[in-house]
Order: sequence, then C-alpha cells, then structure tokens
Amino acid sequence: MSGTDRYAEAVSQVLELVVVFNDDLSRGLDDAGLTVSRAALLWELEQRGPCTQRVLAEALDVTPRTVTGLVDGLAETGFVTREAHPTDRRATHVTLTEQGRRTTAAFAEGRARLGEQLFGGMAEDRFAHFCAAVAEVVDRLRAATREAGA
Amino acid sequence: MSGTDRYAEAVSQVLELVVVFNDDLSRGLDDAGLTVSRAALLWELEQRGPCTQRVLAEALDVTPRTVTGLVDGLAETGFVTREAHPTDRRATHVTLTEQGRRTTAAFAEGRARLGEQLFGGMAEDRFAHFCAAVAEVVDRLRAATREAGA
DNA sequence: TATTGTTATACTCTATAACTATA
DNA sequence: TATAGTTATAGAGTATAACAATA
Repeated sequence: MSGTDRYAEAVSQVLELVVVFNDDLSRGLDDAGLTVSRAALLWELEQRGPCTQRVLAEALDVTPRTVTGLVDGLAETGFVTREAHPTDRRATHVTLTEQGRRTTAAFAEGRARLGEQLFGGMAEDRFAHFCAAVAEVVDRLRAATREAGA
Repeated sequence: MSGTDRYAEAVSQVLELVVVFNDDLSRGLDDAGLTVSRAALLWELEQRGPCTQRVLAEALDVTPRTVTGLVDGLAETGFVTREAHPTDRRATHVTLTEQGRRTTAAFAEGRARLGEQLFGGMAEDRFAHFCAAVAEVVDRLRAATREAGA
C-alpha cells in the first residue's frame, strides 16, 4: 500500500470514529434530556459563568438567533434561566440553575468513565502516541480551517 | 496526573477532533452543494449500486421517511434519479446520475488529499500507533453501543 | 449610530403515525 | 396480511433579514 493510500485509509477510520463517537454522545445526552448543541452551550456556561447570549454565540460560532432558540429550550427544560444583566438593560445574563450545575458536574464524571472505557488497559506507548497524534491532527485541521476562512 | 485524569483529558481531545473534523467535512461538502447526510447516502449508493429506499434506510440507520426527504433533495439537485424497480412496482431504484458519480469519485480524491494534509510527514511509529488506537477505540465504542442497545 | 436580542421566514434532518399502492 | 414509500405533523438546529429597545 502506498503512503497516500494508508493515509486515506486512516482518514476513513477517523471518519468512523467521528460517527460512532457522535452517536454515543447523542445517546448519552438524550437520556439526560439534552441535545449535543444544548450540552455545548451548557458546557460553555459552566466554564465562563453567567454570560450574555452574544458571548455564547461567538463561543459556539453560531448566530445570535440560534442562541435564542437554544436558551429557550434550556430554560423550558429547567437547565438555565435568563437573568437581568447588571449594567446593560439590552442584554441578558444566561445562568445555570441548580439542575444545570448538577448536569455539567455529571459531564465531568461521564468523561472520566468514558476515558476508562476507551483507553483502560491500552499499552502505554500506544496511548501516548495516540494523544500526540490526535493533538497534531487537530492542529493541522484548525490550520486548514483558518486558511479556508481567509 | 492520575491515569483516569489522563484518560479524561484524552476524551476531551477526541471530542475536539470530532468537532473540527465535522466542521471541515461540512464546509467541504457545502462547497459541493451537499450536506453530511446527503453525502452519506450518495456514498452508500456508490458502494451498493442502485438500491431501494428501504435498503438505504437500514444502511443509514434512519426511518424510511427520512430517506424520502434525502432522496427528494438529491434528486432536485441532480445527484440521483428515482428509477422503476425491475420487479417490484411498489419500490424505487435510487440511482446515481453522471453528476452523482463524478461527485462520489471526488470524495475518494478528497479523502486522499485530506490524508496527506493530516498525516503527511508524521513519524512512522506514531502514525502506526494512532491507526491501531483509533481502530481499538472504535471497537470499544461499538461494543458499548451494542450493550446499551440490548 | 452601534449593539442586544427578538420576531419573521425558510431550509435541513429527524421522528411517529396514518395512508396508498402493491405484493 | 405485510411491505415500500408517501403525506401529515412535529420538533430541533441552522441561517438571513427586519425590527425594537437600549447604549
């Protein structure tokens, strides 16, 4: 097999990984009454603390209109509330509820559990190379994205 | 850092990979006038040859209704046609057009190009360990999915 | 005049349920 | 009676554009 063919084969394998990982993620979140997009917003809130929808839109790289919809859904289901912004009456402070905080805490647990499931017992050097390679591939993809965007 | 923490960190990195890979994929397909779902259907058709919507629904793991929508979109944009099934007048044979065949051929090229971009120049042992680790992780995720489904 | 978030509108993917045509 | 695919309906995520309230 040529180098190019082996690389192409690896791309297919990564695509497989993306698909099954996404499916696993969606299934787990569905049990919690969440979607991937809503969970991503929740996670940003957990990292940043209460913030405006504008900030969330930029962090998630979606339009303000999309954030309106996501926050609507999360508020209806009790994960967040819209609070008055302390200084700017145009803006809202999206804030995690107690339920929202419990949920984001469970994300961290779930991640640890999944880590054991995926990597537990893997040979040390394989795991190390895997982590390094993933980081390198992410960097290269990001660089490509920046070029394409420019 | 404990083993569990390192594993959890690796899960985060894989999540990053899933996100940027998906974004890259979507952007490339958008240029071709396709979505991820439609491209997946096109790829199945390329692999299987003309087949019924029922078969496509099972292959893609979606409902027949969803396939109706995907085929509608692909037919409108000229990638496939609905042909009469040779023996069963209830069924349709979804078939790639010339444009559809050109497009799926371009997928293979694009995959090779992306492979060079992501892995070109990577140390040989790193690449080998990466491929093996990805395969192992996919297997473990699949096993977990089967358990959850049962 | 610029910014924040909304309403209005539209498209895609997804699902369930009822229905038609055919097997 | 069972199967292939459709229409009907609904919900989620996404986008652009026009608009209101506020800065």
